[in-house]
Amino acid sequence: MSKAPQPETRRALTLRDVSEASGVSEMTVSRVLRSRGDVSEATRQRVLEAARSLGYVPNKIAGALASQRVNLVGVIIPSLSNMVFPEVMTGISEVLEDTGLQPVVGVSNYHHDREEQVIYEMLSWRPSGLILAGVEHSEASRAMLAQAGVPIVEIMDVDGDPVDSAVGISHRRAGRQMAEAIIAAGYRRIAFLGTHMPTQDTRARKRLEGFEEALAKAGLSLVDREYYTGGSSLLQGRAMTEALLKRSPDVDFLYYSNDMIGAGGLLWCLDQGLDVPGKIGLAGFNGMELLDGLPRKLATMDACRLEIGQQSAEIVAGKRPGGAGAREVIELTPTLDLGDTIRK
Amino acid sequence: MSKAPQPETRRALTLRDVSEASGVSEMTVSRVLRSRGDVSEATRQRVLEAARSLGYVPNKIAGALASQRVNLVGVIIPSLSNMVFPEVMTGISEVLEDTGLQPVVGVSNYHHDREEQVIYEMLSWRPSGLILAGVEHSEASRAMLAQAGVPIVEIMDVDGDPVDSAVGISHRRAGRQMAEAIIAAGYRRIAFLGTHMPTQDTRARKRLEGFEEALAKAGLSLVDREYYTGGSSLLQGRAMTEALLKRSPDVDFLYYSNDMIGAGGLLWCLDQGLDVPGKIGLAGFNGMELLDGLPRKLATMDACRLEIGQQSAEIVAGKRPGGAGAREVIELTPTLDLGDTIRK
DNA sequence: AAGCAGGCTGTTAGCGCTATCATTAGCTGG
DNA sequence: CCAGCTAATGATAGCGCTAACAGCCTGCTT
Repeated sequence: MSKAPQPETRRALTLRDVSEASGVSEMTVSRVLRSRGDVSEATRQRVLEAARSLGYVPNKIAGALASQRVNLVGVIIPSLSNMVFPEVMTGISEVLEDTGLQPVVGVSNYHHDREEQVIYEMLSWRPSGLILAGVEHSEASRAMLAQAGVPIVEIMDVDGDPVDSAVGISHRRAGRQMAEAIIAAGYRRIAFLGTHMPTQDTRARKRLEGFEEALAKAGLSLVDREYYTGGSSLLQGRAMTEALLKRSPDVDFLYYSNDMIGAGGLLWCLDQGLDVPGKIGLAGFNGMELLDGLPRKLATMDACRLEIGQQSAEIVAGKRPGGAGAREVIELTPTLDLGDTIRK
Repeated sequence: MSKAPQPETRRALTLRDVSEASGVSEMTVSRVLRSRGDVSEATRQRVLEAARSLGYVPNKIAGALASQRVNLVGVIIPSLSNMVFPEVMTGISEVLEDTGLQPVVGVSNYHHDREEQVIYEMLSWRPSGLILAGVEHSEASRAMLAQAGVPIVEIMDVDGDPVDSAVGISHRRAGRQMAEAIIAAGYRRIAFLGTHMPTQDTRARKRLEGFEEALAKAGLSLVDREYYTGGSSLLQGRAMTEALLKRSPDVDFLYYSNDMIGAGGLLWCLDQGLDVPGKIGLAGFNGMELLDGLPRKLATMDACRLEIGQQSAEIVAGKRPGGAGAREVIELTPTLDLGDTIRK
């Protein structure tokens, strides 16, 4: 009754093959394989055995079409190499683990056009939900998301108008808070070093806006600024810092748009024998544990990445108090860490 | 319930809706949306307009089932936070970009059981191909892969017996080569610091094997070793290095299983005012550009990650000389960089 | 003894698309 | 003027699975 595993048989296996091999109907096989409905233990074993020996792998495409259910959650992030996102992913996976949902990652490379394509592509697989970074999207993207009919969670940032749910921090507030701490520590000639904003990271821009706002309130303004494009690295941070300090030697604080270039700047300052944090202070953003272990700990602000991942996954999985489909906007509070590079 | 800003149009759109809206058959709409077959320009425009105004997103599940074609490539990696893998992903995406194929990432967390589940899950979506890290897999995994009937590419490592194609380096050889360089530089009392092997990274183990092999050939053996579990970080590297050097102060070389802990070790040595590379040398593995910019450049070996990604994607996409389905095993040659931590 | 619940299994009808073939109209050339 | 094309469109039949319901037992009640 069971066919010998023919080496030449390249035909894809279907439920029917398992059904024939085990002498029950396709429906019963389907039930066994999904552990749904009542099946006698004897049949169960027989089916399982047949499926295993044939090496049958169910076809979820057909299953999803028939059941109108897809256990996939799309996650769209700007970049994998940013380090921030893997941690968010960890939080997401953790929560989805025991919900039967599977995250599927898409990368937008910080381009709205690309993001739009990825959203379209993802939605065309009819996932159970979508998690995506940022609240800024193209017109068409927003329209698709609004139409999708599944939970949409925008993460990282809550300064804006989410399509559905959102989990993140206020980057504007984060920038403001950092500026206040810097001013409180007595620094006055403050410079900014970071991503080239117009085209790149919107969240970094919001932080800078909040930062300048707070400076203005204290009657101050940025003494100098230095922008870069491309990836963040220690080397990049060194180079920018050197350039800026050559140009404006009297600066007493360097505010970086992320920890990686901040750490590069810190290393450069230490190399130069500058008095950190006495004569010059530094701060970054993100709380990257990865960088703990440098000669000094850079002042930074934690962006709550793990928690963002977890909460967004909970919303998508319908695990939040409100139940499935309840729209929520969750603002988390980042914690400021003065490290060793802001005087106390 | 989250309400779409639009009037209550909750029924999912199908081809039929577009067909009715544009007054042609579903088949013609399908043709327009996939740019396949002849359709008059006038009809084309009409259909496109209707689809756009309705906000129609095709259902790829149904499409895939009907056409028996899925434009997805599964990529299974052990971890997103390892830094190595994002770069591989970059190579893959780059090549897949203009093939109509889309990468889908799965994470195994360095567990064979978990990997098996992820493989099963991925295959159940009938992807056009699978790329996965390593050549060691569970029995069941290998069986599934062999049965899958699509290109399978095992990456990173070629020391083993691939199921189908493979692209990577020989970690054993890499370890050997590093040992030879270290011995040639005159170091003799060599210690190893790295991942706890039995359960973790197999490739690190192979490097260590090759390393010890070469030591043995020179009549040497490891003077001491220090293992850790968990994530790699600078701090971890510092702690391990301190522990090891306290225990074996006469060691003159530290071989780390990766650059991150190696860099931590380097920072610790510099803090202690040790003479690097005069009295003590250090080396890591991976060529992580990220870490360029530290006070000294750690000796390392590049693992050809970008190229591995590119070539594996080419195989899956059938872009290699042999055409689609041609089995290939490509061994790349890592380059040794002595940096500033091996004396010359 | 008829009735009935509940466990187990099978039958039927799609899910929303696309492959394939059929059909129609508009041309060509002998 | 009709066979013989091509271009444009439509009708039909699944793809492999699952929801929904229909049957058939067995054992137990009344």
